[in-house]
Amino acid sequence: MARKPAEQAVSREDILLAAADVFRAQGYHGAKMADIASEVDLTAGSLYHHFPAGKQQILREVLNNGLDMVTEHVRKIVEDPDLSPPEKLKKAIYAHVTALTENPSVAAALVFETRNILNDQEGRDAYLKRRDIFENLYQQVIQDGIDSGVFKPVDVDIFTKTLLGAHNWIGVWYRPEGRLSGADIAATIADIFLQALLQR
Amino acid sequence: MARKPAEQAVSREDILLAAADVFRAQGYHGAKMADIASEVDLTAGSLYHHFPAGKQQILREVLNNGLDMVTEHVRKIVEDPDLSPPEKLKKAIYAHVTALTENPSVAAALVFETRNILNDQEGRDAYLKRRDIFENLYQQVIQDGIDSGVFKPVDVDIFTKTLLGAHNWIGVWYRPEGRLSGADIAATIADIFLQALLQR
DNA sequence: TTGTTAATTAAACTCTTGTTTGATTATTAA
DNA sequence: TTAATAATCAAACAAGAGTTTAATTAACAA
Repeated sequence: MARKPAEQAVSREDILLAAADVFRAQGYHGAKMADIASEVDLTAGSLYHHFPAGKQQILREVLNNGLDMVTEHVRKIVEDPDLSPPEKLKKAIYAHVTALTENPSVAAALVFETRNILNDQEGRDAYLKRRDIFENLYQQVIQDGIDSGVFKPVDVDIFTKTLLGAHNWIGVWYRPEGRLSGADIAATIADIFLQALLQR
Repeated sequence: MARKPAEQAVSREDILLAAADVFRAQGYHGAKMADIASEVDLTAGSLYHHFPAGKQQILREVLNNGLDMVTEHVRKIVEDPDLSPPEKLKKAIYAHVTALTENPSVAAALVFETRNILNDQEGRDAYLKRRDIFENLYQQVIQDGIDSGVFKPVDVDIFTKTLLGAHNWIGVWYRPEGRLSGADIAATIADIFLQALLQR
């Protein structure tokens, strides 16, 4: 048999979701095209109809879409003119952490598979640019807080990387079926980093 | 030609060091046996004399040795009966962070290559056991501090994972030739997490 | 010296897996 | 109805890379 009825047709989005799952379970190199395909009831060759550039392209889109998704959540908070730096930081952490816990496969890919896009000439620059933009959102909030005197002075670079490390690591250990909700985790993390920044 | 003079002979330790470097640069799957071998002026086949079980065994030993190294640094502090919980935490962070910044390839491997040992029946359990023991060192210090009233109550599990996330992420972004020393990073991180724990 | 063992090499072996290709079937617009 | 296009499959292709093997040489003890 060949082509499926229209309603059952597999979309690019379906494939990317499946790919993220397989990447989480087996890693990019451990994930065979056939594994990804079978998750959506296709064969390996069929994937090339949707992604002519093959496995690399699938990885690129998983990571770029994932990072864009997280970025939009955080940006919405950070660019709200009615919030103070401490409010922004707290809400941004909440938005960021819950975005990760609600998309655990994407969260894992953002940690473990980033390496595999760095040797890919096509994808590398676009991805790194996205990542800088994202990191800058946090740096800006922290710098603003320091400048306005609500936050005590810290090394913004180290502080931001420490915060992002804590967040990204969620992608390594978080299990949806576990004891902890995204909100629990966000609350604890927000508390830690706000305590550290607020003057006493 | 074949065997080298005794003084120039390549040791297992040399190979593991080289392997960690290659893993950092290219990842476990991107690292060819020939790449590792050429770093120590051998050919791929020669590695099987030192590591009969091949590439998997090399990964296992890189990760186990690396984790043992870091564990010993931290354990020395944590098991010192003369230190209070806040002193222990501060010194443990310092020891841990500097161990990572002084061994950047190992630090990177501990983040990125752990995945690749989890599907390895031989290595998996031994490694996970080590990791639990290590994580427990930090949990114990924090729990002790809470029990004795110097630390305010927090979710020890989330707190520890947040701290370890911050630390492990160093293996992703730290560059030895960069602006920051291990001591700088340790000082900032210790400050963040102690502020968060100390009662006001 | 000389036999034994350790260390190494080159080259062949295999297997896996991403990719390509040509045919086949469903869909849809004219 | 029918031509054109989209989606899919099965099977072949290609190439890389981990591993094995047999031979070779250095070291060292007796």
